[in-house]
Amino acid sequence: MNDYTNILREHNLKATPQRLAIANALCTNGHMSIETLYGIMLKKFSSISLATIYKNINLMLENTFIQEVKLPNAKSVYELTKTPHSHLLCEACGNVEDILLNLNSIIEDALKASEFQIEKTDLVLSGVCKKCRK
Amino acid sequence: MNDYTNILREHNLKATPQRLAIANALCTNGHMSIETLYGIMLKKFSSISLATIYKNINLMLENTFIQEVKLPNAKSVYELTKTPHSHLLCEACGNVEDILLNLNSIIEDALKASEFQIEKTDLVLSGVCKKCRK
DNA sequence: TCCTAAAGGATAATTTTTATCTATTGATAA
DNA sequence: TTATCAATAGATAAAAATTATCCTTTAGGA
Ligand SMILES: [Mn+2]
Ligand SMILES: [Mn+2]
Ligand SMILES: [Zn+2]
Ligand SMILES: [Zn+2]
Repeated sequence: MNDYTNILREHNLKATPQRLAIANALCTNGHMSIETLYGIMLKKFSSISLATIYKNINLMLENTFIQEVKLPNAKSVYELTKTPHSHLLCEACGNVEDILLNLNSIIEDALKASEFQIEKTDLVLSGVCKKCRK
Repeated sequence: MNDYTNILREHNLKATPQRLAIANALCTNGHMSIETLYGIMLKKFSSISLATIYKNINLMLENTFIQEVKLPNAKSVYELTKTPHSHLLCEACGNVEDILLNLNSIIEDALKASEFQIEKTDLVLSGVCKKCRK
């Protein structure tokens, strides 16, 4: 189990036990909704307030310690900030996976077509995962 | 101003005045949040209920008459269903534009890397539009 | 024109998220 | 170590967003 004390501090976040637990939960579970994160946190902190979850999620987002992933037909999930990547969503089981795709050519195309100065991409590919296909 | 009576019926939706107005609002404004749609609808139907907006948006989504577009750091917007396309979001002015991009090669890459059966893509490119750059 | 399921409006209820308040605590420096 | 204090946690209220309920009206077909 990783120690997120310093990483939290680097993001100007005090390393409280609750925050360390959030970081670890995200680390081991990958992508989590507020709801499921709260459920997991309750196991460790039986009297943790849902407000604490929200306050921390929002602060962690502001300080880019975590990222929000908006999914079609599902609640948002949150993850530790890593190198930019895309997502695969299984419409059958709801599982979310990371996938590293090179979007440079797409961004080039968009640049030419739009005159936008593009700074960020959010891509979710929805479908059916291998397990659910069988 | 387009007549959406038949298109609504093709989607198993009764062509009520409220629904026709929603369709026209989406047609002329492109992408709208619940909030702004409600504001526009109030001009035509001074006593329309917000519940009517929600009920219709949800039904129209179920019957694929409209689509939801989830945006980073912003409320969802809704649009009439058109041929699949991607979106540009200006982080400065909040404007949302359609953009047609060929994602085939990306989907191919994802297929190889993931063994997912991909059926849908949701791509939002965020940046600064031409107008806001000046 | 009549009939009826579906839809609209009013409003309550529920769900989700944020704000407020006080006690506690993590981080810093003496 | 210990003292200090801004930041945080938890409890709870409040606000915002969404859905449910109930009754009246209406679109669309017979
Ligand atoms: Mn991810
Ligand atoms: Mn669009
Ligand atoms: Zn699956
Ligand atoms: Zn702009």
